[in-house]
Amino acid sequence: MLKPLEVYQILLDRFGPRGWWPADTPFEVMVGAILTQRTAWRNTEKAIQNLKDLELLAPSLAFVDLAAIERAIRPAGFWKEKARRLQAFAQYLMRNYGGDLDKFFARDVTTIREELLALPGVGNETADSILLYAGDKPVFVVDAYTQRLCARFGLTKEGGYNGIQRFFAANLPKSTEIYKEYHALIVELGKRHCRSTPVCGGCPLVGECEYGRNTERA
DNA sequence: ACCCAGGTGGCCC
DNA sequence: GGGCCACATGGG
Repeated sequence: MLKPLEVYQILLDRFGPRGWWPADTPFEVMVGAILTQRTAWRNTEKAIQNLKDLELLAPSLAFVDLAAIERAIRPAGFWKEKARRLQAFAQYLMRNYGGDLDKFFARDVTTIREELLALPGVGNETADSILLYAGDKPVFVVDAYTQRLCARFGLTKEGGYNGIQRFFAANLPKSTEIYKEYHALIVELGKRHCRSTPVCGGCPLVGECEYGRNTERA
């Protein structure tokens, strides 16, 4: 049976460090986390660049005309929803922390997570991405690729977001560096080999487990 | 003309 | 807990 740390080593050897999350500031990570929801990163990049060009990539986004945000982020899709989410987030940061992210992150991880989840459009993955990549907190991020990986290779019987997160946390050193790299590596694997079909040609994990052997052909 | 992308929330059973 | 739907752009 493949173990989390073994999978990590295989992926790291194969793909090398990914250097996630690509962003200049923690606030950019937060905005990117919302913009990239169910959206190709390429499109998220365009939206972020538009915000940068308009000098809108700061908590002061709270005071900007909503229509201007909508226009800027259009390439990222779901622009009406996401513009509202971004502004609500910025308003929250301004109102409660004066837009000071150090203050926002200088508290108990559980507390921050609850506050993030209370915001519109911030679910488990977005909250955890923000905690890990913007706040540098040791929180393992689970995405669709991670769940697919677990299902395909029978890593764990635990199910759902929280179950899978618990599984990785319990079987990995509590290291933000490993968490950051691992999530990025899983996405890289998913992009290359594990889309909608159960066949993973050239997958570095095939042959390491029963599932891989059984589905290698066809 | 399909399919999918670094999800979330609402509603239903 | 699960299944279905809306949200929308851009690339393969």
